[in-house]
Amino acid sequence: MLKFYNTMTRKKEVFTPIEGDTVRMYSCGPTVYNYAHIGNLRTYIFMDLIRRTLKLAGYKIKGVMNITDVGHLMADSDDGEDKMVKASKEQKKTPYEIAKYYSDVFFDDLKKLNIETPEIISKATDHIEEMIAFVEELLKQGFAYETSDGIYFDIAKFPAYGCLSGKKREDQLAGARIEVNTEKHNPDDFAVWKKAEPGHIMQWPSPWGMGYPGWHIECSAMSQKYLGDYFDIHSGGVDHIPIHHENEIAQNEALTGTKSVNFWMHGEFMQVDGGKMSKSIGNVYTVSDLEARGYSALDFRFFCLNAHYRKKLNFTFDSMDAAKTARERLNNALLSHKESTAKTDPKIIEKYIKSFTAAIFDDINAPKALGILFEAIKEPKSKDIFDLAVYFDKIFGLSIASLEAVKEETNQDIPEDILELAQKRAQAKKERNWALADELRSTINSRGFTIVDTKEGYTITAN
RNA sequence: GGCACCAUAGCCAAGUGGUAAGGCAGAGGUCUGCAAAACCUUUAUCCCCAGUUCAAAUCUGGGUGGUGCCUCCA
Repeated sequence: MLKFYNTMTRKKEVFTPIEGDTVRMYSCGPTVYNYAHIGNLRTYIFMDLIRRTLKLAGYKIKGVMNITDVGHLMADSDDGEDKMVKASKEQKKTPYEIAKYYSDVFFDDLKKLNIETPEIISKATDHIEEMIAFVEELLKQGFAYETSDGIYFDIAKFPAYGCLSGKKREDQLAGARIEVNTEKHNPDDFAVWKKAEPGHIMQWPSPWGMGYPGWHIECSAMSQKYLGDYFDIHSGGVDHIPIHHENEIAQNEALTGTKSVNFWMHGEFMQVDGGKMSKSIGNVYTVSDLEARGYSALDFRFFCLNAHYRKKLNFTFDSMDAAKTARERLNNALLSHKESTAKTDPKIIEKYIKSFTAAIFDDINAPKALGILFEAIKEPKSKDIFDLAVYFDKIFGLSIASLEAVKEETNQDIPEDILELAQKRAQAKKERNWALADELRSTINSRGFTIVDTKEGYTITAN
């Protein structure tokens, strides 16, 4: 029995698709104006875990992820600069070039992290027409109104506003900030369409003149187009609960008059050194930053699997080290299982599968599942255990099936003189001249190579 | 000021009523000339107080502390 935590009800609920065995799922994707950082990536790993869990449960998935390449405002009150436009000015490229570049890098990151790409990737700029149609419909039904600078959603017309975050509008008024836009009916009314100010780079013709879409309308229009008025799962980061998803609900449900999403699922934030990550502190890391420090993308994925998706995860390089070491040992153990010809009692395998499945189906308890894997690899060496791990990897996505024994170093790419030193050391060892042997080893070490003795002899690797 | 989440060993982190998974680090040991690797053993009574219960880390109430959000943010 598959259970997911539903942000809307704040409870774990049994999950079954609304229709047949296909799950329709929408995941908030990136705004491609910069590199994705590890916090963003955690959320996409979370999305991937949902997808893998659904597949393990035997469902098919129709997943949609948006690529926001326009209309994402920077400052408050729906004013201010568009992120794409800002990046474009700074980097002296067109917004489309910016979007192309960063989305390429983004998909590259996903690939490295073994995150499956959703079935449908929808770019905001390809759906301007749908958004305009959506706005027109909102106007027509009286849920939106026009002002001098755009079209706004009137939250007074949607009494359920705030149901996802549990925020009451009255409470918000206490420390109410200064409202710049006096044309708005309610302080929290948000733009669904903005009229382009002179010189705005990205703009499209609309019934209200040249302009560009509000951010929230994008997800509403695209999810509705591909998944219909009512679909199974909507995922995203917790930061989207209070504004973005609240607004999506308002837009969609105002028009349809019915519930739009069955399960709202949100991934918690990643913190760095116990606090928020921010550019000003300089603790925002990307996949390439991690790689430059000697961690692979999969080390990071492993790191994320070690915490539940609804818990904050504190990123530190110490814990990355722990993850890296743990994964290395895990892989070593799995390799020796792979090479074994022994068998394991099917009952034991069955037992592991059972507890693994129970953990995953219980709101994707990946840390617990990982613990089960670590238990399993302690079993006597057997190919069955390796196959079990490969099965588990349907969820973990740690490329276990493709694990290969590290090719026995054939001492290639090792300079001739280093090989000679190693040869001399072997001789010294033979003569039980330990002092000389150790000295030679440290010499080799200082040249940037590591020599490790094995049963058969030794191996040299470049550091 | 409002809302939310959280508080488990040196660190990361499962566990939501029956007497504390797993990982990293540490300690001891086996193996090895020594190293490295590997393997074995070992390391907590769950922030505080009160309550419910035969029984609580796990439920309730009250504290204290942390984090996030309330402006864009995964």
